[in-house]
Amino acid sequence: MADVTTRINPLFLRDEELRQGIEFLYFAYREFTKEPDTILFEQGLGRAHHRVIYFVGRQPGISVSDLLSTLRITKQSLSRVLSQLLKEEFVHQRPGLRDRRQRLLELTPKGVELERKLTENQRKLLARAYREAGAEAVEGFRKVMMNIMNEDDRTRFPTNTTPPLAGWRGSGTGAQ
Amino acid sequence: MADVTTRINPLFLRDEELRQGIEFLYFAYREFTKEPDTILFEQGLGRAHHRVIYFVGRQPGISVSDLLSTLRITKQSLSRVLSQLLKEEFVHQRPGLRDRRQRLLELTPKGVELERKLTENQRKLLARAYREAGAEAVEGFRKVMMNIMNEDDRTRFPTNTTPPLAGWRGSGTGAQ
DNA sequence: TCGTTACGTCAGCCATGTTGACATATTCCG
DNA sequence: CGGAATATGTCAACATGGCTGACGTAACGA
Repeated sequence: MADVTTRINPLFLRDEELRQGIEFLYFAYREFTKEPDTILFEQGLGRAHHRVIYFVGRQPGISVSDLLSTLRITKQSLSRVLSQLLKEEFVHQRPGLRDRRQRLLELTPKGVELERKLTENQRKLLARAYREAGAEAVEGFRKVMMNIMNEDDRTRFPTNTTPPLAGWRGSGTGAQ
Repeated sequence: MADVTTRINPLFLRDEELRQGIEFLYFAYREFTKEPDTILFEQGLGRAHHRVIYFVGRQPGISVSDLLSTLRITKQSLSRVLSQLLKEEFVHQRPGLRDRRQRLLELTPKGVELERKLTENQRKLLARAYREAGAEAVEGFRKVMMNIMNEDDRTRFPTNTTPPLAGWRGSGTGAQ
């Protein structure tokens, strides 16, 4: 009996630990979107515009359908924000070369400027968090986040079975 | 020249690393809310109801104003979801003992049941992610998430200045 | 030529956030 | 005691950003 009550109860710890994890996601995400939301509001834009600007900036020349499957929203939802971004010249579109049905998207200079402003904010927040947590913690953060993610989304990131830094610190034969 | 191009450019790495972090937050949060949203939809409820149910379950007897400052939404927004939860008997309220203006909130059995169902899902997802990432990674995840969070929100969690695992791996003199 | 694909658009609905104004009950303070 | 402050609730209106359904056009490809 003393085993369970006076020593720390592993089941209780587990529940508490997991609940804290749930709250981490909620509170961190809220903080993460706070400042960008303010900047966007000043421009008459919303969080949905941010996502489009972010992923177009991340992958210039992305097609509408690729953007749709990245965002996992309907084309009608995208249309609303995208047409505003086109009209206000944050984003520019050009027909695809091989497939002229496609509309390939890229940021205009104005769009690049806004993207930089928005993302810089989140980069700074993350950079500070990474710095204060330390390199080892960041590696752990990566691992956990990758595992929370959907498998499909996970493939967006370089597989770490062969880390990009392989060889830097003489990591063996490089097999696999 | 070769210094910058043939070796890996640390500035590029940094930007890429931070952008990946941004995407981790986005994709992980999306996955995290996916299943609960489905369950809620079947009940005619939404994500906002989940938050209320979660925090009332987490802190039974919480007052409306405490709930408001946890959620950081307006009382009008809360009112809409809370009154539905009261009407449909997921949540019960009773006047405060010391201050009879207060309405203290707690889950009904029906509410407990739904909370369990919703949270169990997220707990399982997190538990799997934690397990696959390993204990050390989880500690890193904690550290990074705590640092991303707002300072006010951070105080909701037990201060880790004296970590529960200190001494386990002979972590030095314990200075700082 | 004809079916499929990529993209766009109109219309309407729903959830959830916001502001502003106002009401009621209770508490606290001078 | 009486009035200010506090805790809570409610009505109304608006914005954002999801959704479904329906329909149209241009280009590709067998």
